[in-house]
Amino acid sequence: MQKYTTGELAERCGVTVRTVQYYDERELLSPSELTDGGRRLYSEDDLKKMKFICFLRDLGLSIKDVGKILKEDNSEKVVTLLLKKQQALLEEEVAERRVRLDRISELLSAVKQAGELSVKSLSGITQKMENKIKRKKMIAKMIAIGVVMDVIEIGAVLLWTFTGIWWPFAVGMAIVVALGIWMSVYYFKRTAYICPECTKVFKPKFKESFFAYHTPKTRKLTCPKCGRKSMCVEIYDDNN
Amino acid sequence: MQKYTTGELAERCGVTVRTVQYYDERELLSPSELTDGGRRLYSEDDLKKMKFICFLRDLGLSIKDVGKILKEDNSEKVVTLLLKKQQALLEEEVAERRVRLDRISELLSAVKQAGELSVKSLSGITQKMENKIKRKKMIAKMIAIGVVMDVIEIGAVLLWTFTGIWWPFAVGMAIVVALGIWMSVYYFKRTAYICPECTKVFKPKFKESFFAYHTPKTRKLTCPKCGRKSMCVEIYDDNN
DNA sequence: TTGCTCCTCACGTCACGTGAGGTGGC
DNA sequence: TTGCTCCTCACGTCACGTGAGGTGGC
Repeated sequence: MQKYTTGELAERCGVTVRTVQYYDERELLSPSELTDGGRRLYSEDDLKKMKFICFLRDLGLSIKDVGKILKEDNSEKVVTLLLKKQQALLEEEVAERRVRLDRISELLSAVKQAGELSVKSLSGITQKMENKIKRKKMIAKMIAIGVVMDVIEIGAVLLWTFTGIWWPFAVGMAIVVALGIWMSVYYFKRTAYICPECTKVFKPKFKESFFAYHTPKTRKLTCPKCGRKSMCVEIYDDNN
Repeated sequence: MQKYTTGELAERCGVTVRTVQYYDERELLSPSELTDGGRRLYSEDDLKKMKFICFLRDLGLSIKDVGKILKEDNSEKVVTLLLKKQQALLEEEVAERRVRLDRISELLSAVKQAGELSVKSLSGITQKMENKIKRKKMIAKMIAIGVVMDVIEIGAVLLWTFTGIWWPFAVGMAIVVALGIWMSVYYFKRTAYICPECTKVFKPKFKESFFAYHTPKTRKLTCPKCGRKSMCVEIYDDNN
């Protein structure tokens, strides 16, 4: 019967001697024999098992999970579960890296345009990016809440129309009004404006802001610095 | 001037107190002031710097690279270089994870079909998958070499035809013949066949194999176990 | 005075890599 | 006898997490 030393096994599996020794230590694969001098000897079956272990490690499974799969008393369910867990993890990691890649591309082009740059200016660029991202998230959140509000109202109206039960509409209306107020305050707290005349960044009074003429990205406000009334650009701002 | 304690800074940046302390230790961000009692106090500028650090860390940059970007004496080139390095790394990681996801899907469906399974049978499934992958790689490699051979020959023939210089064709021919022989041996060494009559896995003699009738995945060979001559299925095999 | 926050060690994580110093086996 | 391989410690990696035991600051 063919026997392999630590180094031979390692070579055939494309790993280092240390890795083979480590798997012995972690009880993934113990040598089926030891020489009198204390050297590890692996059998043909050991080689197959080692290759299996390497295959699972190549999928990114942890030593712990590989150990669980090797426990022999595992059913199809355990294996399937561990593989699906790993699948979910990998998908998450891919998504995360995608987001990072997007941001790096954006930052790279901003840096290219900026030309001369110090830590301060770089910091400013990234802060603007962060605020843009937060603004998007805030808007997405508000839209989600808006949809929920609509569903509640439409449901309540239909219920009232078809069954004559009116109180869900009243309750729904109360919830919707509460959510509406909360949303306005939430939105107001997290936005600031830039005066296009003097580039001052300011937070208007709630009352002026609430009733002012506006477009999705601008609002007609009076600048507290230069006093002129113009379409100010909205930005995200969560200081205070 | 507003001053922040360690905890306040941590909260505003969405990290733990330990992280803020660690960044001090690693000299990314030192507090601009210390109380008599030895507590860290951070200024408004420190907060901005910390947010910048967190942004860079969110891109997956290492502490070391963040430190380089903060050194202030960096030009646009250094920042661009580090970001591009990170971009390349992330793309590699995404590609790697994609490969892993593919293999997991394949393994999951194989496990589903197998029904009852032990470590042995699982190991067999993965070995077959590995061999399939290796077979694909081998074929891809041989096709690549084949293309190179063709380019050499066509180039040499064109040269000969249009300029009358014949020796590159002779040299090219010699190279092509050598590569051809090497390829045949390489291919032969890494393939085995399964007899469809008795399921025996065997390696034929080079001579019989070389001249035998074959399709892309099968070859007409004589089984050394049952002696019958039939279309045997080719598999990848690199033992010995 | 009482909680709460913060401080500094210092070990733990994960899968090995990398010596050091010693020995087995051809 | 001479290289080469292998052996066992044991520290290092990376970015913190997690106590322990002590103290500052409202």
